[in-house]
Amino acid sequence: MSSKNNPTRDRILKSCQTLLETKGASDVRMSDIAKRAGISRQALYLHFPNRAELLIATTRYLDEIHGIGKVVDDQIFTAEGVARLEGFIDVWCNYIPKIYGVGKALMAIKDVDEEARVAWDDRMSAVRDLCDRTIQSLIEHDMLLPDLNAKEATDLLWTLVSVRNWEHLTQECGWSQVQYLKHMHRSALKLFTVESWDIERV
Amino acid sequence: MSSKNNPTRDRILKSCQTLLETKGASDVRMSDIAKRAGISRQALYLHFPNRAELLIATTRYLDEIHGIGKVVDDQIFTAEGVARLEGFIDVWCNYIPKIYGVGKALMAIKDVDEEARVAWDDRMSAVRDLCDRTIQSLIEHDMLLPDLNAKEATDLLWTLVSVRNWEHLTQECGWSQVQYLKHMHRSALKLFTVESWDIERV
DNA sequence: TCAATAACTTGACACCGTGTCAAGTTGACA
DNA sequence: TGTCAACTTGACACGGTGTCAAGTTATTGA
Repeated sequence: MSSKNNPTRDRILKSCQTLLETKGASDVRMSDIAKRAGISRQALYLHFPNRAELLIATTRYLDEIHGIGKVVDDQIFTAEGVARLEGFIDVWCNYIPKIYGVGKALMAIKDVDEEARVAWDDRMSAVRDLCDRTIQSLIEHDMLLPDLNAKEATDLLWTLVSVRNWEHLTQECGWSQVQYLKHMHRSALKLFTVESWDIERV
Repeated sequence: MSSKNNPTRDRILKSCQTLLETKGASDVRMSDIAKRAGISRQALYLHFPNRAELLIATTRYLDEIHGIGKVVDDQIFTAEGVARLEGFIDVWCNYIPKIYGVGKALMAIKDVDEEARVAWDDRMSAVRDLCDRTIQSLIEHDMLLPDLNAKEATDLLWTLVSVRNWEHLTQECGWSQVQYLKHMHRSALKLFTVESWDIERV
């Protein structure tokens, strides 16, 4: 399953993942992870040089498990225009809850750990790329509202579907995942796309 | 200026504020603040029991300086309907950059410090109240889009103008404050309000 | 069968930032 | 002159990260 075939390493990553999902990101200590993986705290450092690298490896591990890259490619290369926008929102917004635990931990230390910052920003810029391609597809099909340029539209879409907004709506506001998803679709359509009556009008 | 007339206390709060604005929130230590205020680190603890309380006091200090309460009341009680929505966005979104420094620090420790969490959530729920009253005013004037209920609209508006979204757009995306403000207005109108042609249509 | 090696263990320790404690200084005021 | 508040210096405990040294255990291959 994991790229390096190393059972202990995998057990560590799995432990890290589940702890981050269950406990709040901030009170998952190296010793907690070690205990859950059934090894000594020091043995962690035989596999990962520090906490940041362990968290980063955990996100990659999650990507592998869920095969996100494949799903994204399928979505991106099949649909066009509004359908691609809808597809992108479905795929990404349903992926957020799966990475939220480790994402929160990485976001928390990214202010203090340069390496973690780079790792997280790198992943988020991959999401921005998806936003960019989605907006491009809207433009190509004359479905982007004319008062938006590509850069602004991309930034706005990126912000709309940010992990922070998912966190805010589902954790603070108590929204369900389907409710969240419904409104991401609605908001994206309202903010970015030319509505049907507009087309008929022209 | 400050409620308690205590020059040293004020100097501490001012030092804390400027340090949080200039340096990144996370590497402002108690010793840094003390040094800048020209007192010993231990003297801080004569005025504030811990870091969290100091940060909380700093936000209150900022509120006093900027007289935010007064401005908000003026806005809220004069305008109605869409004008109130516009006014709310102007006032709040222009206030965010002033509190961002200390806000970021509070958000960072709110995962780990219960008291800080309560303080920050309390402030943010005050913002939610403003959102709520704004949406109510839209409803009263039949300007809220019919596919939204009050609770969802309030949550969405609250999310739209969250500090995190300001951070994302201005810090990550490099937007200017006026650009940010322009799009908050645009987005709010698109997401919440019945457009003029709709009214004519009915 | 023995030796080397990898993977792990135990235990100690340095570092950093927070918060606490005790004892001493300074200046104002009564 | 004495008292009190505000402050100082210096020491220390705590918790979490990361490091280091020395010892154990199981596998493997000459």
